[in-house]
Amino acid sequence: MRRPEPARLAPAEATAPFALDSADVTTGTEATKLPAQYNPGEVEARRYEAWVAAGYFRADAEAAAPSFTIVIPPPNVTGSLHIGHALDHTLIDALVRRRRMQGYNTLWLPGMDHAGIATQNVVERELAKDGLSRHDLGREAFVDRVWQWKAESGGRILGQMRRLGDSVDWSRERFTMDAGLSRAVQTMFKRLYTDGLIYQAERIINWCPRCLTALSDIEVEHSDDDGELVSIRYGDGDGEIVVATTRVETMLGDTAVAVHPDDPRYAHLVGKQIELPLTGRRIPVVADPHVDPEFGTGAVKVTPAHDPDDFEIGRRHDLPSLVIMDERGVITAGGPFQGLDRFEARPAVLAALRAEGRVVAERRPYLHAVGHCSRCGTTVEPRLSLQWFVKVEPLAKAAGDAVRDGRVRIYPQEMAARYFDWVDDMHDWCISRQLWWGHRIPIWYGPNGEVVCVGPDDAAPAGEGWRQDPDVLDTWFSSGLWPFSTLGWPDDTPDLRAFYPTSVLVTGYDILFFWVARMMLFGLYAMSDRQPEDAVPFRQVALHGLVRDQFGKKMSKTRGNTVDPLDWIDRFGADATRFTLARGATPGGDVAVSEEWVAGARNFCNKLWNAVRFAQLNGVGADSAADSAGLPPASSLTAVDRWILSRLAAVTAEVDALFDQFEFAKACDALYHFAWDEVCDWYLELAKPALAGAAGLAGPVQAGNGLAGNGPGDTAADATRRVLGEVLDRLLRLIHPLLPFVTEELWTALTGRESVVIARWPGQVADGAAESLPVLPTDPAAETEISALMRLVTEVRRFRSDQGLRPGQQVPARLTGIATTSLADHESRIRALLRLSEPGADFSPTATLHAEDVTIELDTAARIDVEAERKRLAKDLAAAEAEIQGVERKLANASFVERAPAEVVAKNRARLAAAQQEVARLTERIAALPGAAADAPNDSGERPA
RNA sequence: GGGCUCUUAGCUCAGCGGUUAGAGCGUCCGGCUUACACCCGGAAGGUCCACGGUUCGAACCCGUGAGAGCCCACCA
Repeated sequence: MRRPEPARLAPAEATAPFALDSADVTTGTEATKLPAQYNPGEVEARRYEAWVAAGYFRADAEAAAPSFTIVIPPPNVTGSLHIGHALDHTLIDALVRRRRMQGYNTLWLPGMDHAGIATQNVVERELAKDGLSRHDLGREAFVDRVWQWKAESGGRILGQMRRLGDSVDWSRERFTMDAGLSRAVQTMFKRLYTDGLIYQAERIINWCPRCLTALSDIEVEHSDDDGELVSIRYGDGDGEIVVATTRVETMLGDTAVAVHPDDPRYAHLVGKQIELPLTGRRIPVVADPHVDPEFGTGAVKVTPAHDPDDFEIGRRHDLPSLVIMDERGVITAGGPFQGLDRFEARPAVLAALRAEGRVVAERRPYLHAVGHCSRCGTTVEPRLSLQWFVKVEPLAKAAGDAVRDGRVRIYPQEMAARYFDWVDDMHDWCISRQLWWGHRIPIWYGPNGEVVCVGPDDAAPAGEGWRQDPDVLDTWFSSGLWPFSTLGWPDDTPDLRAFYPTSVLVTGYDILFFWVARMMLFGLYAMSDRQPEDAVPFRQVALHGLVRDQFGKKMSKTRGNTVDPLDWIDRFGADATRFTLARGATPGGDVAVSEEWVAGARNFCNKLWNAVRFAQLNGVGADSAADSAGLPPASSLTAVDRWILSRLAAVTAEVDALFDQFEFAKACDALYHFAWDEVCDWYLELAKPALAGAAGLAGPVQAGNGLAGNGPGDTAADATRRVLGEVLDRLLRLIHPLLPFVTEELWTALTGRESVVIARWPGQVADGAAESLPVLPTDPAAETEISALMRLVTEVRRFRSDQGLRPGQQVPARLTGIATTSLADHESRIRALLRLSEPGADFSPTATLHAEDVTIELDTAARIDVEAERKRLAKDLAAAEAEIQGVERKLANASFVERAPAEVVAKNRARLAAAQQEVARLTERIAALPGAAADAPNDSGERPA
């Protein structure tokens, strides 16, 4: 049922003397008419490509304006973006878009991470589908294959970023393995190597027998797994010691038993050799302070080649390291267990020991922490091997200090504690990986044992017998350089000068250690020639949480509750998807989302859409939507107009502050409620009478009804149109960072100007970067007046609803009260909001309304549900009486009056007075109800002075 | 084994020392009101995990206990 479009007034001759700023210059296109519903699919792609084409996202290294930089947490090229990326990108984009509008020279640098082990695993899985392994292809062909994968996956990711609306500078896109970054990696490696901060050593490292590579400590995930603790009797006639272990098979590699030096139980055995079961070998008993005499039997079997602790003990006592397993976890010790997998060997060895009567006790299940490969879940095997390490202590010290002394601030602050825990107690970082996909370690070995580190500008050693280290670097080595390698480091480029340090790092708390800490280590080291405050990789770190489902459960493929951001974008729009995520994003907090949330966000977009549509239908055009320099003087505005401008000013300031604190959820909430409740539900409704008068929709504005009063009807209407235009204009700018697409569509339609992307921000702006918009006037008096009006209307509606009256029906009541203004001033608005079509006894314009005391005087002749009314009044009365009791008790307390702040006491006094009035009023009304008996609660006579 | 966090309306969460503890979604009631039914109006729903303490005053601070989660960890 289409309704006839109301005739639209020609926009009042564009006489408006509004000061347009150059960035906002109109394109001359006339404001377009909008359909009744927002259709995101239709506008998003078109808008995005237009933005890119216009170059809005390009940063300028030579610009005079202060810069604002964010480097993207580079997504892994393992597939496509998940909802967590969408959250991250939404928050970054919101920050970046606001800064751009504030006049900063803004750079959001996009790119991707080669993600060494993760990507290699993915491609290996692909190959496995064809029954191939990487070894079938050979190193070179395999790496080619991964590049091919990277092209596909990367393309997918970039497409997703465009769909999300990410305002990245595409001209600066980087990849951790592109030529420039590889150069940075090599430079960094050589520098660290030369400084003695990279070294090679034979150590026990975490080894994944499936990925066949070393792992760093943080690539190992611990979980409490069921195992069994077996106590085994070592030795025989030569003396006995019982040891306990959860990894029985490792006893094949034992080369000692250790006890505490002060342990009297074993003192006589220290230095002796005892028999190691099953092997026919004899091993020494050594005394080592590391052994805890309280734990178990106080004796430990020592397997230097397969346990980091034991390795240390072995070093201290000069024990041999006996390797009994190969890289796949298969026993190589010889004997009956030769060729068994470690998990087959375990029961086999146990059975053999049992057969020999060596097993003293078995405890199962025995819960203990077991390390797993974070990429494939395989149980990690400690393994003795030659690897490269970064000596982190000196680097970590600097990284800790930068946060301690405030050069880098972490949000939320509580997360800093975790950061310190880690950075202050970090083991050396194993950086070599036995993989093919990644940055090859720039070390060459010569025929005579030479070891040469090759920098990016060095020629690799040539000649017979030279070969490069086959390993690659941990993927986090290159991502640790990301904030400066992407800007051209090691060269002193204009980009590096302009955009480093970056401003904010926005990422999930889950990679605080993996990534954030590494960037700190490397950034401070690489930039150590700068002033300390400018050496940091970023000034702020804003951590967000994980995206969870509507029950707060972690999303996982096995649980089947994952969300594909593209699916939501397709069905609800990018803006709705973004808003849903941002709305849940408290600093460091996880975000619970569900489809209903997204639908709600979609509805919000539609609400904005219709607000603008309404404005347009009411003659708000490009001439009305301008800077507030063009606003009529406050004296010629209605209280309603002054109220909404005042509220807008407050909300603008609030949103600014919230953005600065990374309080996205609160910013969204503030905008949502302001836009929906205050602008749409109240302001538009309150403005209707005036606008109707002007647009000829409902007859002329009646003279003398007090609408802003003075002058011919349309002056008031015109003023309201301008205010409405101004409010929507600014509101759209304010929401744009979060909802870039709808706001662009609406803002350009409303104002006829080029793009809101480059429009001025309505709040604070960068120092000297741009002129700000004129500050809106605040008006506390108008706010008080309108909130009284709102209360009045609400009260009547409530009454009507209680009474079961149809909204179209007249209120059988008389309205009184409101001190700040005459009720008559608002008659047309009250009539409109309450749908009082005809004047009559139901409305008495001469009465006054009291702000704190909105009164409905019942017309006793009307048919009302007396019982319902009595019930309601009784309930209100009870609440008011409870209030009085509480406050009176408080005020009766001498300590409170003396010790509480004066304003708190005053506030309570006011509350008491208000409540007492309320009680009196309610009592009267109850008494006045038809058929009121004498038993009406009677507290009157207690009126305050 | 250390460290951190959480427990508030049916669900997901705000609030973190002074209003009658809030929001979204859900629920109930009433409405095709010429921007929007992706809407409008109204309402119901909470011993703020328990117990103790500090305070004039506690959902908020401090203990203790019970549940849940996260991070770190070389205790065999």
